[in-house]
Amino acid sequence: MARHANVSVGTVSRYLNGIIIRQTKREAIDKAIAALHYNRNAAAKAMRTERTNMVALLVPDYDEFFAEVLASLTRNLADEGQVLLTHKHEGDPKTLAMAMEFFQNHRVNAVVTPGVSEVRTQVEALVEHGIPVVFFNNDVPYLKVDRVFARNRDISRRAVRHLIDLGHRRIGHISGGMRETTAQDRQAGYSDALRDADIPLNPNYIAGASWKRQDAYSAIERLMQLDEPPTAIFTATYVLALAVIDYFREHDIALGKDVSLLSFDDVEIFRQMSPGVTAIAQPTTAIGQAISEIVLGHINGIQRIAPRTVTIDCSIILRQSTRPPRGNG
Amino acid sequence: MARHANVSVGTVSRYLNGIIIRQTKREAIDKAIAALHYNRNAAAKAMRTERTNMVALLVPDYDEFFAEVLASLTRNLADEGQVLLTHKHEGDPKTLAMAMEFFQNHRVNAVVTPGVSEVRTQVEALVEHGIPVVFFNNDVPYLKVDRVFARNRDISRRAVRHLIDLGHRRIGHISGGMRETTAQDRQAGYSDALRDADIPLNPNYIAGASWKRQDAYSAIERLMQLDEPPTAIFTATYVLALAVIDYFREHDIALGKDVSLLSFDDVEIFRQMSPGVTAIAQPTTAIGQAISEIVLGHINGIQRIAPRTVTIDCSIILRQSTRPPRGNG
DNA sequence: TTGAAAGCGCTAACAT
DNA sequence: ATGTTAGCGCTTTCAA
Repeated sequence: MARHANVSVGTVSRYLNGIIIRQTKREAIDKAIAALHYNRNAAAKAMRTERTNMVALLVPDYDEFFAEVLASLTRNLADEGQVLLTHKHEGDPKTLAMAMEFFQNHRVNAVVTPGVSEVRTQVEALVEHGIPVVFFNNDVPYLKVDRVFARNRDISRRAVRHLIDLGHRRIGHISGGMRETTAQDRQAGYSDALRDADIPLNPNYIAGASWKRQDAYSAIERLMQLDEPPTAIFTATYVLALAVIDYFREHDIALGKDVSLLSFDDVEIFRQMSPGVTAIAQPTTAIGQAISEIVLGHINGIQRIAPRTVTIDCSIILRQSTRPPRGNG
Repeated sequence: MARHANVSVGTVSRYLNGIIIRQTKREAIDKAIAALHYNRNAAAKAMRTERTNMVALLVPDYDEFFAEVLASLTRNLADEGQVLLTHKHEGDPKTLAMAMEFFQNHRVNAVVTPGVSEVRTQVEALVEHGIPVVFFNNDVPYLKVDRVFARNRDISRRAVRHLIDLGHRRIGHISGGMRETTAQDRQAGYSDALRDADIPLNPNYIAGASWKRQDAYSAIERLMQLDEPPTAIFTATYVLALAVIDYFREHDIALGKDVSLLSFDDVEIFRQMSPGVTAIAQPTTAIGQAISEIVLGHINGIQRIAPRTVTIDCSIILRQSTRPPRGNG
């Protein structure tokens, strides 16, 4: 291709990389590019330069939270010439491990992922090879990675306090998978609030321990069949709340009126329903921005070696699913 | 690294590629890998072999339809050792064009994307360079690509016929962006059904022409302020239906009872609402599977040169949002 | 089965 | 500003 334009390969390379060259050569190269349908080989370039302009994002699925963080991240990285490559692993550690190896082999500039304890080794390998890793949403401790998290525990505590302020005393919690800090922290916030209000913690009011919708359905079923069922429910994520809503509808329990519901994660459907569902909103844009700042810091060499943890505040969006308990209003 | 194991680089390469070598060498190499934290360079490998095991998927966003197709595709490709790299471009042709160039430079095995007329040139470039392109969801004609589409027109016709069968005569249509075949076909199906039933086509009953929620809100507003407002609405996608539902709620119009609603795309929220929304379900799993079959066909060299178009049937999920018109039931 | 060596397409250092 | 050349890490001949 350099031959076709009658110039040296070096000149072509320079031109392609934006270095100024003589007008005549420029035109010759342009013509050769068009004639030969020339197309740069990214692999060769990456091999030579050891830089790829790729950032990997690993998610279990594209639920609303991840999709929103992803959107924010894509935009912020694109501004700096980085391409975000997303890979979905459906929560399967094997697939995830393979994806991590894949991205390591491809020398991406960074890997962004919720912490997953099963792939500790792979994360360590990445870090060892100088590929920065950023955890968000869920943590796995003792790894030398950067972290961006919502203040899960604090906002959960405030959310449950809101229920207590409305007059609720029997408050149920449907928790997420308790191997994950996200679920642990949200449950801890629940406990904090009860303790703050001197309400004894009743283990029977805690159920679920899974992120799956059908497990949440069994959980709410059990809670509502107690002799003294809860008058309010706090769920650790929106999918669990959907199961609760299912159950309420099927058993003619009026949302808000009969039993209050407050959920983590503010999603479209909560706005759309009537009554609307009171929810904890994670600022997904801010989370995406924080992640991209860390990533870009690493890429531009500004980032200090010591891992950084960014914690982000959430807010509570009040809707009609939280009201004072029956016979108290 | 070959030095550390006291074997030649060729042997190492062979071993890494699964060719049988002597036991002693194998152990030596294993030890060297561990000691040096050896990590294969995918770029070098790709450069040499001209094959990458990567398939690119380009989407404007992760709405429920795309997310489901994506899930199916990821699984099917993973079974064959292909990694799906997803990139979201938010409908911006510039970002999309850049992404296409990026993936072309990286020599992905295939590019899967809804057809977008603004990037014709880039698609042609991909095809010219032997990278197969698969369109789904939306078409751009006259390009030498494979195609997987839902039978949009036919199912839309059947959907609107369902409304007619219930007794509706004044049926409104909120269309999608009319530059896209998806929107055109759905509107054509709407017209077909009216013609079948000898109902004159009233252009005033067609509104929208945009995929945006706020445009659909204006559209339904206009339709309902007509002297003879429609008694049933057919929307070209679920986002538009959400705007209709908004409008109905704000104006105390009872969904199904006062005005019927039927939407393209069967999403979670339609199942969850009460009354549920009658919807056209695209078989996303089948779509993903059809795409992956075509892609794998190309990769394994089975695919014939002539582009193939696969058309997939949809079904209508009946719920309570479609009922006979008032004073007719 | 293995070692030696060539070469994939590119960039960067060096020389001019 | 430009030509020349080495070499990135890998696979794949060719010989042995």
